Amino acid sequence: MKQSQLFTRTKKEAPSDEVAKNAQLLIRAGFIHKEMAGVYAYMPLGLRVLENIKKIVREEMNAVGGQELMMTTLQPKEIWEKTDRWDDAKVDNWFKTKLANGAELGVGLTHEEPIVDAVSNYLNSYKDMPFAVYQIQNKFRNEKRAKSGLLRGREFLMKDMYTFCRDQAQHEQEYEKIVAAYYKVYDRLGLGDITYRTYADGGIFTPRFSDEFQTLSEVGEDTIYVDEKKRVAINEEILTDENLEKLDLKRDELVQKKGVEVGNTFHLESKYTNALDLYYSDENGEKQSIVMGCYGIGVSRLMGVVAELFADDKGLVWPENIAPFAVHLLNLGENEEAEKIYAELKSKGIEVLLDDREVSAGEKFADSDLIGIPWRIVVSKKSLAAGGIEVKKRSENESKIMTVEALLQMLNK
RNA sequence: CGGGGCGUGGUGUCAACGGUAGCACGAGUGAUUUGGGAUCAUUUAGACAGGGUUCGAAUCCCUGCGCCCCGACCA
Repeated sequence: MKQSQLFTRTKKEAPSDEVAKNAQLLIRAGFIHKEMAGVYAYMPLGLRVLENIKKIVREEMNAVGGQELMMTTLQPKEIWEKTDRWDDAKVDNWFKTKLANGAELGVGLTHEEPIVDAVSNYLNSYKDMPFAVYQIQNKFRNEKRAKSGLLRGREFLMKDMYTFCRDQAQHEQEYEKIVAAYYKVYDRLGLGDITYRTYADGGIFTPRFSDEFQTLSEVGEDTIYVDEKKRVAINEEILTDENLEKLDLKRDELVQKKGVEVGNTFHLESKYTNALDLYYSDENGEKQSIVMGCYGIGVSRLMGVVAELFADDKGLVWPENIAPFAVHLLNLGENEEAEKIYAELKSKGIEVLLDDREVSAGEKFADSDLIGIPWRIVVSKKSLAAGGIEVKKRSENESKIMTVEALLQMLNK
């Protein structure tokens, strides 16, 4: 894409109403637009990042057999009444609305009930299980306090998966398969080393512990205690001697950290299926309860976490897997040569943003640093005289001159 | 939801004593300029909303709305 065509612009200054680094940088660089507190729109650059994260999540969910679908945002209240999650006294962050005829509706904040309802049309027998379905969709939660840019919003993008199993043993197998897939997702996002499976309170979902996936960060809302050796952590919420013993953790081997919850997995047991009257027939034709699990990944939150964690004082620094473009090609007064290189890189399937704007070199460099595309390539009189193009990684300080062929080789194209 | 802070052009501003709304950035135009947000000229554009006090309100008061922070909450 040519930068002269990009309708968003960078800003020198961050808006005064944002304190969170992720929001400041993403807004300055033109990735997101704040609609209101906790509600952000994704501009072309931001959408590219979001789509790249979705692609990774999708690939890993598909790899463990997940079937993608898309549920609705508008929800009939009846199914939520059956599980006792409609009442504001029970669930206080619903957005609710009404049909013209006065019927109450909910605006989707999670999807256990509608999924069970939809699945009930097809699930009858033990032969139908196990299976997993998921969607990547906006969720709406009336948070009393939105904060920290993309980290806690009222409208946000989430991947939510649901498994259906015939018994607890089958469920445990599915569950661990998905947990393994979660690790892969975080690895591919470059967060693997600092993301811990963390025991936590299952809330009203389940009597058992749930697992959270916590990425270490000072901006995190959660206090967790990490066991570095075992690569697990326990959320402060459930840090009691009794729980430590249950989980085989020792207090003096734990280190206190701050974490951002980038995912979670819950054992739902039969709570929702029973409440919505969904059962299956076993081999003997006897009616049995279904064991369910649910699994979330905060897709837009992950974008905020990555923006926040990898940034430096000049701007964003995107990991190659999710960067909006692979290469930022800066043309410093060498139009013909720049266009040629742009065409060549594109022909090899490389995503390139060509800065063909009529602005000063300094502005191009500053914008390039702010936008944070992994590879910066400069075509200028100076680089051509030195024998080619200047190549620099956003995450490193040194640049070197090389030929386009050498660059292609380095990028494995 | 409790507490605190704050609302001035598109953006920023610990700019303005209750008395002419200023500066910078951006954007437009023209010129010069191309290795770190370059320079000059010129133009553009503003008090969150409603009420009150006052001869006079950006400034004081009330109400509402919005935003940020701390806490509580967070399926």
